[in-house]
Amino acid sequence: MLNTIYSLISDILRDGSYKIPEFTVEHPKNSDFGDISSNIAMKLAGVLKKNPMLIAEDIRGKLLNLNKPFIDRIDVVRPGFINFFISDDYYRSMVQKLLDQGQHFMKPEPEKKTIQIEFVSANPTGPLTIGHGRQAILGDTIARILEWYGNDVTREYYFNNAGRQMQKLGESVYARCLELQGKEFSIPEGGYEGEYIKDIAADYLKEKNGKLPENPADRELIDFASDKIFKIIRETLLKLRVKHDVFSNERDLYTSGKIDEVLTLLRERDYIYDKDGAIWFKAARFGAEKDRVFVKSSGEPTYRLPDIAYHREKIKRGFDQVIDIFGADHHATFPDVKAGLEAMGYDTSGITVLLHQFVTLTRNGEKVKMSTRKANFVTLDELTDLVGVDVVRYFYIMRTMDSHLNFDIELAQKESDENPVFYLQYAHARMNNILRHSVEKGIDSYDDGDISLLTEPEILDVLKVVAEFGETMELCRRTLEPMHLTSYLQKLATAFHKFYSVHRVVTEDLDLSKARLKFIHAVKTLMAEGLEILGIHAPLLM
RNA sequence: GCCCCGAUAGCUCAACUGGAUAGAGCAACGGUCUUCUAAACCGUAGGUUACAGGUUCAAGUCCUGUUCGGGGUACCA
Repeated sequence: MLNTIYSLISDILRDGSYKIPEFTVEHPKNSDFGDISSNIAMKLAGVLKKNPMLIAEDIRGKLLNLNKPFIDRIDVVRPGFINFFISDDYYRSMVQKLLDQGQHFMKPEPEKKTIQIEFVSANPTGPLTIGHGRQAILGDTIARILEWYGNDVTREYYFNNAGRQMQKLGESVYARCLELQGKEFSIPEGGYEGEYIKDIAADYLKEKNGKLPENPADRELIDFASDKIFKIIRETLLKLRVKHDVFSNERDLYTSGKIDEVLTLLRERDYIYDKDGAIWFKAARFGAEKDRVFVKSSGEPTYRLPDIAYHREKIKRGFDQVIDIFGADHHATFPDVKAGLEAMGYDTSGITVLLHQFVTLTRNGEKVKMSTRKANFVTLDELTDLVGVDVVRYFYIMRTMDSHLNFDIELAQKESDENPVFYLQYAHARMNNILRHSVEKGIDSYDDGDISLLTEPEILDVLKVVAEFGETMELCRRTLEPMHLTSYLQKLATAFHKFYSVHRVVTEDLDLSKARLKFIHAVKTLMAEGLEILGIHAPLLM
């Protein structure tokens, strides 16, 4: 409806010889100002050098001449707002539309783009933390929103299995093996101290009959450990209904020569030079404060080089859009990747980087520092077992990614009875229960329910929220912020619960009952669809 | 030093590209079940939007500066 009004206004103004300024069409907070409001007259006042009230009146007259049935009334209010009152019939028509279109309610034509979204991408050095959880759920939910729009989405996980962190992992397991064998051992500086390392060590010894390799950073030992950990990571994600389609890793970039290709290309274009035994990239030419090392004097590449090679592959794979989800600690790395790609002549405009702020974990009101290395963390898996998948999924996306997420373990547990996610699910279960009850009362069908009987303000309030579904999804699509959908569903549930407390659906009045059953069925369909997009169960019974 | 995020009710957070009287949930207090589910509903209370300027018809939102918190600024990832 916002789009419709916007087009109506634009069409009217197109006759003018002036340039139409940017203007808004939105739902005013105060319902006295109508269902929809526009500031076009005030924007135009500056351009036309005319009184905004006069401009507004002029536009109002032209709009009324169009005789649109869904517009009941148009008000002009100082200092120049044009306020639209939408007809109840339009809102009532949402019921049939929802029943006809079901999951495709208000869905535009499929976008049919290929989109790759990379998220989680934690290295296999330990179980996923609560911090990783935010990215897992954020990424998967964004993917679901993009899929709703008819896109072909590839969920991808990129991990580093070639660097120093992996060596530390091998050495840590090695040390634990020695410990298990009763030999002298020491955890390496910066090694991993979690319990899971001991489990892996035990498994390894069992498989190898107690035989240890010469080298603590033995490739086979590292692979053994990372495979084990990766299995745990994947199980954690699957439990959360997050399934990646593609797993890419850093080592493949080396073995396939992609790393060298990047170096060669950059050298050909003179963006690379040698200094102090290291290989440098002329990042300063792209606005960085100083040049970056790509290959250390030890011969090891820094993380930037494989990151660039990986993103080059992404571009070459031909996606229409590439989305990266990173934690706030990575904000400085992408400019280098971008610079590297542009130095090779690639267009980076198809890459969208989403940065989310950190998750702060509190326990007993105190902050807990999370470190995989120190293993003083609550794992994502433990959290999921503690509060349930639906609660975890919901909690992670109920804030914008720009804001820090405060996860209080005790609260998440304690609140599980008064949780916002249950509020939504309860609404769905209640609606289902009404439908079930009607069957028990002998009402087999309500297809012939007369929608014009839906006149109560509480019903219209629900339908007004229903009518905003399309623009809510558009907002999610544009901002890639699933939070807008959670707050929308809260609004929908609130309107429904309010209706429920005031009116009965199944009564002695059969005609009225049928009309309201139709309404309930429609709203239930929408609630189920919304929850489905969030990957949260819509229970029939609670 | 420089760069990126944030600061809104006691707490956790909203407020779509600047819009009209800044909203929810929790916590507090007071009401509502003979009914299709009280995991709900209604009401009360709670604010100088960190601070100081500026831009304009209009600023929580944009600009400048300051304070505080988080992250970055590595030949760590």
